[in-house]
Amino acid sequence: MGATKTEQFTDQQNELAILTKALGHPARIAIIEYLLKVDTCICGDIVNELPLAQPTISQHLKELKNAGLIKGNFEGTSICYCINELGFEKIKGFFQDVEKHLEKTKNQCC
Amino acid sequence: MGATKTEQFTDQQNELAILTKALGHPARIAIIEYLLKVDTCICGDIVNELPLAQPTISQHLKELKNAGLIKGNFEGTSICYCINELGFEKIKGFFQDVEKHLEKTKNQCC
DNA sequence: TACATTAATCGTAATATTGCAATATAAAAA
DNA sequence: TTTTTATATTGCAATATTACGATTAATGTA
Repeated sequence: MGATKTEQFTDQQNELAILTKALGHPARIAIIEYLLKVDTCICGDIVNELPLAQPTISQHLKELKNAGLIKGNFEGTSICYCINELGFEKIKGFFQDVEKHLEKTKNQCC
Repeated sequence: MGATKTEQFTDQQNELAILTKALGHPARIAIIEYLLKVDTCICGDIVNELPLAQPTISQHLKELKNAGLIKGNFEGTSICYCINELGFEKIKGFFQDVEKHLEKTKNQCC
């Protein structure tokens, strides 16, 4: 044991979990926030911006990329990262559902 | 090493990461979806609904509760769980920010 | 009181994540 | 070609997470 029982859940549930899990680390939140702030796409500046070593940042970027939350483009020597709207769209869908349900059933217990 | 360097990030970043991390597991997504579906609050039914043992469910519920995404109330013998809107409000705020930024700066790279 | 029911906790094995030094790779600059 | 710059990969130690059997705690019922 110790591994998530992925096969027991729906694809939709697993996909959503992958997206939210990727956001479940302050460094990765910080990366997303930074990418949003610097309108123009950024590359290794993230390493200067965050209090983590370069390999650690690289790893976090990889996870965000794998989850589909950011995209990376080769731009000469460096790589240009930016938000991948697709990933955020998917999460948004879930939260809209939550919103809808909550409006209908105004917290009937607790 | 192996522990997240929480102290290096802002409270807001850490709080958000705690919330998204709590959603970063298919079982916990499934629990939230179930709580949304059965308008009325539910207790041990979750154990029957999900393909995981009772202690495992109990653990997941605890994490969701600690993160502030669900609430639990004693209701006689059993405990009545339901969505905690507060947690979802906080996440919503973040995604609205993302939305806003993306509208302004229509994916200029990648 | 004794017994059932419901859910939390403990202990532990298996596995995953986090972080970084060292190293590798790849492209531009000298 | 050599050097520099930018980023990825490897390997590993420290720590966290996931899952569950066994047990416990607490309340309701016979």
